[in-house]
Amino acid sequence: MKDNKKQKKILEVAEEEFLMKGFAGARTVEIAQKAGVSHSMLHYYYKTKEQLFEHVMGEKLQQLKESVSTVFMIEDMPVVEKVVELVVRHFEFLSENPDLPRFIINEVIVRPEYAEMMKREALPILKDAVARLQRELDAAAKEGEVRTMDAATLLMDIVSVNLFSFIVAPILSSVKPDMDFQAYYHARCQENVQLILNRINPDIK
Amino acid sequence: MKDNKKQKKILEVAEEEFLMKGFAGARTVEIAQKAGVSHSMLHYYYKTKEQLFEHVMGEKLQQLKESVSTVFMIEDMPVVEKVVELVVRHFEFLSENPDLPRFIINEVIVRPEYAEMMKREALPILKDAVARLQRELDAAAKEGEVRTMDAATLLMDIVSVNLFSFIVAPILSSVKPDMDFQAYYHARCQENVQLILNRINPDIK
DNA sequence: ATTATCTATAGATCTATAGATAATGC
DNA sequence: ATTATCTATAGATCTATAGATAATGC
Repeated sequence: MKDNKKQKKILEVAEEEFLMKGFAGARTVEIAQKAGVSHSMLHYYYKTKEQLFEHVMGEKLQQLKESVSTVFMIEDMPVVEKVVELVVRHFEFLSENPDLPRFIINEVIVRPEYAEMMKREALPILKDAVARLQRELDAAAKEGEVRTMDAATLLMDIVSVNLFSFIVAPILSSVKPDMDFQAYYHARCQENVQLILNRINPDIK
Repeated sequence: MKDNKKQKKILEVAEEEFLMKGFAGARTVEIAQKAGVSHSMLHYYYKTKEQLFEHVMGEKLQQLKESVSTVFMIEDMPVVEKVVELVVRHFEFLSENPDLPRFIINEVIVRPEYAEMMKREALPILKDAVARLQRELDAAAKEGEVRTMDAATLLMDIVSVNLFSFIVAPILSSVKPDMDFQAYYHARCQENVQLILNRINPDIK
């Protein structure tokens, strides 16, 4: 029953290799070797390089989904607090996967077929989240707790504002090479929360 | 003497293919085919895929260098105006090569050996520009026309602020799908000029 | 007689599978 | 008897070159 340990290991190494070298640059032989298994094991578990890649991306999507969408499971939490949780969890996911945005943007441009897969997998999840959020926002808007808002726009704002912080980080560090990333991320997350709070606050603007 | 026409064509197609598919994903056979020559011609002119790639990047660097560093050749122009020209020309170069930053960032991460080449090629040019700019800035600072400034920092600011505008563009357009890129770029360029002007203005802050 | 071009193919590299063997779970 | 694992290798794909031929410039 140590079987899935090797399977997991392959997935782990594959993630590193794909992120580091891109889909085209990654080598299945090297992934197998670094995972400490014979090359055929990789195909035994994941059939093809393409499918292995899809598993890796599927896992990332799953992690994102779990960390973010469980917010909606929490009962008895005002929607404003839920939104804050959403921002923070999404930000934390990006902290743990700082290379992912760059990688995805690149693969989407370089391999349009992958963009299709991404849409197919990610859109339903997103639509579900939007629907849930919209319902809660509408209820809260009636009570005057938040401004009347389009949930899709709000989610887009959250994603943009967080992504932005990470895309900009390498540029900032090239200007200030001694920059403290830990402090930067911490401050940025707080600012982003504030920014989103202002956007739903019924009293401002 | 139509020879270098084909050579140029190969380079042109190679640029597209490398930018679209990355170094690892691009295929020399496909480049040759799209350029309308037999595959061996590619190796005849450029020896290896790696060297073809270096030619492509070298050409881009050359273009950047020409559009930017000729500013220093202009006589009788106050340094403040030269700085404005620098910002605008760098911005225009990026407008004509909007995919280049994403591509370079990716290749630098994915292929460290290329990062080395980039440093080797780009650093001397940069150092030269910094030295020239520093001399002019110092002279102008004595006359009170600009604040006392480190030329390297100023150049870094220009590059960052311009790059930023382009890295952010796709995010913005995902939030506002109907966004007018033309107008955005125009406005951004102006803002960046203003931002840099403020930074060298002796009277502000 | 140098330069440009092509066809054909060698040689390297990579993905994927076949087929044999060992380990595991009823 | 099903699942995991390995070795060996087929087959596909890609880069690079050899060798022949055509075009060009003295």
